[in-house]
Amino acid sequence: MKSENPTSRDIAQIAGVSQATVSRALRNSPLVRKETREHVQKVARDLHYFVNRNAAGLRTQESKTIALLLFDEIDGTDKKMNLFFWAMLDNITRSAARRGYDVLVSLQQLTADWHIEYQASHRADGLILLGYGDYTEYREKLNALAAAHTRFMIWGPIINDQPGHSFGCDNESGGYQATRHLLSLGRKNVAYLGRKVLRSPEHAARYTGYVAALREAGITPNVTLQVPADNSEAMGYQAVRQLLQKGALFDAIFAGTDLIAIGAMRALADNGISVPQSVSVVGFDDMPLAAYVSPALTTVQQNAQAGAEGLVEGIVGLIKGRPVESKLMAPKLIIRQSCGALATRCGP
Amino acid sequence: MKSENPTSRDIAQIAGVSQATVSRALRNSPLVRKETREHVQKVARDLHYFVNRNAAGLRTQESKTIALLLFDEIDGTDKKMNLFFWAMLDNITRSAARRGYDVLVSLQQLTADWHIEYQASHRADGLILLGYGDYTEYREKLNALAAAHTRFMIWGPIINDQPGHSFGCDNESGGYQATRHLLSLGRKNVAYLGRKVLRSPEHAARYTGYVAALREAGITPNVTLQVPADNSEAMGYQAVRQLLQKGALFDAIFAGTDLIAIGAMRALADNGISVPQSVSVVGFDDMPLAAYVSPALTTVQQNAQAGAEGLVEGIVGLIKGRPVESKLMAPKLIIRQSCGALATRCGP
DNA sequence: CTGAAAGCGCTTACAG
DNA sequence: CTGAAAGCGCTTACAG
Repeated sequence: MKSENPTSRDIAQIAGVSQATVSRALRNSPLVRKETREHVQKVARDLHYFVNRNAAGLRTQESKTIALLLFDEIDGTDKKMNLFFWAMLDNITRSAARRGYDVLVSLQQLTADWHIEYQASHRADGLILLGYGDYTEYREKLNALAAAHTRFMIWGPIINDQPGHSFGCDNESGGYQATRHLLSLGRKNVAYLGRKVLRSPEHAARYTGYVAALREAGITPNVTLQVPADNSEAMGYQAVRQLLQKGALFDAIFAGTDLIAIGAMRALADNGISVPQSVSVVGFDDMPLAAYVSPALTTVQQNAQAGAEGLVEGIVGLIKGRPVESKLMAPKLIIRQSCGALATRCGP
Repeated sequence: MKSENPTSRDIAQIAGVSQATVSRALRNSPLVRKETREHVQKVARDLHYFVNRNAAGLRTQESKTIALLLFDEIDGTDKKMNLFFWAMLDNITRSAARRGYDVLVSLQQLTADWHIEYQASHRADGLILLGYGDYTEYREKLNALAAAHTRFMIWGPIINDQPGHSFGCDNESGGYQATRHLLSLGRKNVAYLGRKVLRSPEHAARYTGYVAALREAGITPNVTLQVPADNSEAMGYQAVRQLLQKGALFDAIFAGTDLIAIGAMRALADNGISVPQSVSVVGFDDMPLAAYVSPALTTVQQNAQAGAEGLVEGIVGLIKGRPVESKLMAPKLIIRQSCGALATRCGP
C-alpha cells in the first residue's frame, strides 16, 4: 500500500545499482555505461519515477524555472485586451520548455520586493518582464532588481542608463514606417495621437519615428497635430474631438496604439468624416481586433514568436553566464483598409 | 565580497539565536517569543534574506505551486483569440497568490506524461486544467492523472464518469437563456450553429439548453435548423451558407460560440439579410470582440473571476485534503444589438 | 565505469 | 520558549 512516490534509492535497489548511478543514468551522464543507463531508465519509467525537483534544485542551486512578470497597463479599462501579451506568454512558454525551463507567471503586485523574491528564494533562475505599468515605478523596480543581482530580461526598447538587458521591437522604426506609408499615399498633414513622454518609452519611440519620417519628407512637425492620448479607445475618441475643435487640418492619423486608432476612427465616423477617403488611419500593435473593425485597420505588427525567442534566449544566456546583448527587431507594417492604400476610391 | 544569498544560518548568527529559531520566527510560529520573532524578522529583512524554496519544499514535500495547463483549441486559426483564458489566467494568478501559491503555466504538449510529471516531480502540488483540445485525448489524460493520484481541477462541466473534480459554467443554462430570450422576442425558427457531439462537452450542453428552451415553448427541435460548426468564424460563415442553400426558414440563430456567431453575421450580411431585423443572433462567450462587431453581439457571459476563484479554492482544498465538490455557476445573458431586443425597428 | 559519502538549506520532532 | 540533531532526495567530488 506504499503509494508514495518512489525515490532514486528505490530505483537503485530495483535496478541493482547504487543511488549515485541512478542519478547519473537519468541525467544521461557519459560516465555511465550504455546498458546500465538504459536499464536504469527503464526501471525508472516502469515505476513512474520523476526526479524530485526540490532536491535536485537544492543541490544544484538551480530551479530551471523562469518567472514571467506582467506589468499591465493600469489606466484604461481595456487592459484585458492586450492580446499581444497572450501571444508572448504562449511563445515564451514553448521556447522555455524547449530549453528545459518552466515558466512561473505573475500578474500582481504583492509586497514591495516580490519581484526580487523570485530569484532570491530560488523559485526562479531569472525573470522576464513584460509591460511597464507606470515607467517611473517600473524604473525603481529595475534598480532594485539590479541591486539584488537578479537576472532579468526586459521586453522593450533599449533605454539609456536603464539597468539590465532588453529585447524588443524597434518602435521608432515602426513609427517611421507607418508615417512614411501615410506620406507615400499623398497625405500631407499627418496627426499623431498618443503619448510621447518618457514615462512610456515605447510610445515615445513611435513618436520619434513619426517625427523622423516627417523631417525626411521635408515637413516640419506641427504641434497642433499632436494630441496626447493614453492607450484606450476613449482617449482616441477624445483626441480626434480635440483636433476637430481646434479646427486642425489633417488628412491622416498615426495613432500610438490600435485602441487609440479605433477610438479615433469612431470619432471620425461620428463626425461624418470618411476613413480612408478623407482621413487615412494607421495604428500600432496589430491586435486581433484590428482586422475586424471597419474599415480594417492598417497597423504595425510586432512578431511575438521572435520576441519570445529573443527574451528566452537572453535570460537563459544570463543564467548560464554567457554574454548577452540587448537587441531590437524591426516591426512590420500590415496594410489593410484604413489607410486607403487598398481601398478603391469611390468618386464623388 | 561574499555576494551569495544569505542562509538561515547567517541570520541566526547575526540575530544571536539558533537556526531553528530563525526558521520558526520567519514562519510566525507561536512557539517563538514575540520580541525574538520581530528581531529575527528585522535581521532577515535587512539582509534581504528569503527562504530557499527548494530546501523548504524538500523538507515539507510541498512546492506551494499550482500548475495551470492550457489545452487550447487545436482546430481553427482563431485559437489565439481565446481571451477568456487570459482573464482566467489573470484571476487564477491573483487568487493563488492570495493563498500563497505560485502558478506555473504550460501551453504545450511535451512528452506523453508531462502532465503527470508536474506533481510527481514536486514541481506543483496540483493542477488546474483549462480547455479541452480534443476531448477523447483529453479524457485519456484525465485517466492517467487519476491513476497517478494527481490532484487536479477541471474548468468545465460535470460529466458522468469523468475522473476528478470540476468547476465550470452551466453551459446548459446558458444555452437555455439564450434560446428563451430569442423566443421571447417573438422568434419562431431558431437555428443552432455549433457542435453538439460529446467530443465537446461544453458545446453539447449549450445545445441541450437550446433544445430545452424550445421544448418548453412547445416547439419541436428541427434538425434542418441545426448545423454543425467548429469554433471559428469560417465555420459560422459556412453554416449560414448551408442553411440558405437548403432553403431553411429561420428568423434567429443561437451560435455555440461568439466566433461562430460573428461568421454567421458576416454571411447574413453578404446575403443581404439584415441583423437583427430579419434574423436575431446570439452567441456564447462574450469575447471582447463581441462588443465591437456590428451589430454588437448579444451573447452569454461566463464570470472569469468567480471561475478562477472556484478553481483555486478547489485545488487548494484537494491539496489540503479537504472534501471538494464539483460545482457549476450560471452564466449571464448580455443583451446587445444583434438580437433585436434593443434595436429600434426601422420602418416597414 | 561505479560506489560511498558529503552536503545543499531548510522544518520539525525531541529534549530541555 | 529555545537549541541540537535528524533527515527530506538529490548531485557530484573523491576514491577505486
